[in-house]
Amino acid sequence: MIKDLPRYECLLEAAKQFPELDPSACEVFLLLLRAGDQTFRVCDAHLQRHNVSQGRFTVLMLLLDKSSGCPRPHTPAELADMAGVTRATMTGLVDTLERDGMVTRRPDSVDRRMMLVTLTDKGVDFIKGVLPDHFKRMAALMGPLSEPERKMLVQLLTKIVVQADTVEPARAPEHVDATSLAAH
Amino acid sequence: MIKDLPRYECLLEAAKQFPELDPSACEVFLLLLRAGDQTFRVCDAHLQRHNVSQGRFTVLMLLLDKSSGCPRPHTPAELADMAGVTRATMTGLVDTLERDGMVTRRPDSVDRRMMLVTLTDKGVDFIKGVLPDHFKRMAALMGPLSEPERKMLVQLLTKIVVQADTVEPARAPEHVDATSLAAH
DNA sequence: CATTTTTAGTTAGCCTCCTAACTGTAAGCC
DNA sequence: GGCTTACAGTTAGGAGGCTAACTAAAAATG
Repeated sequence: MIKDLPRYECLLEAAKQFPELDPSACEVFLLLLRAGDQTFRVCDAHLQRHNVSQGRFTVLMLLLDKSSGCPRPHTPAELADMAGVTRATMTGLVDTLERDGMVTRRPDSVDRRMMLVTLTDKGVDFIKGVLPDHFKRMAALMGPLSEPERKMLVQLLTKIVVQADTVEPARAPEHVDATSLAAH
Repeated sequence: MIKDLPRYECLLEAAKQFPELDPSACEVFLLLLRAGDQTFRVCDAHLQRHNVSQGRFTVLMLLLDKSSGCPRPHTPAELADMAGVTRATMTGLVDTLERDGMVTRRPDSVDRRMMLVTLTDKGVDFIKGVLPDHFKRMAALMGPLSEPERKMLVQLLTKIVVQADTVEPARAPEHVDATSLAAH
């Protein structure tokens, strides 16, 4: 959100008013938000040119089986869990993908509560057309970093990701019985 | 968006199908997206408990003068530029902040196109009440990183932020004459 | 000085996310 | 076997981004 990051001297200045402010932590914090956002935009801009949102792209990627490169059916609930969005959101994503002919939705023959979402040929072609450039942009973005630098960055970011779960634990997934936490 | 990051072996596997895929670049890319998102959530969760969105918080911060800690009037256009959102979005943000009594909006006495947005006492009290915990959480998130590690992380992320502007230049600000690009 | 261009702010409408409430199906439990 | 609980998916409504079109005021231009 913040476009121009404050200079370090400003943070030191601000720390005089707010004893809780850790200038170096704040600097990393803001820069990380910014870097994440920029990275997202690099990704998103390319996808938008192909008229697909980040969310829809994620779904297509999840449906493309990693090992075989072939489509594999998934239920909306699986997709929602893997993508980290709610099932309601996944309904909307699959709606638009189905409308555009990228996926099909059919009921499971055994459990009639479930649906099976499958990539169509058009969907496979589409995603395979978008991916090469997507990967190229990824590589270009990380181009300035040497292999050791990448390793270092992965280590540092991993520490933060782990710590984030301590500072603000991810909410329990949907429909979880809160009594299990309160229970003795 | 993606919740479970693929393991590195999976990336190597996928690289066989897609020669453009640089596994180490991809790993950093996905982890950076995730770290940025987690960091955002840590920040957002705290703000949500105080019934304020990331966007509104940013506006309040911008209105709080850094050096004096006192409110300072700004125009919506300035705020939009500093926050990195469109002016239309800023209109909406100021609308809700004004509705909640955090800011006031009055016309500029000189240039009658402009408005001046100012923090109210309530707005100042609010932001000063939220900030200490906000800073504490920031510090907690970065707690696992030593000072040298923070410096290193800042350097690495800066390289990426710079590169992002090359890979996908930020769009020019609003109302830019496209003919200046096409002109000879 | 009249006309055109630029600028500030708003409005209207779209998209994607969310939560909460609802429907229909399966499973667990007297 | 009938009742309750849990689960899959959808729908409805809200929030906050965006773009594009609009109004009014200032500035630039002839």
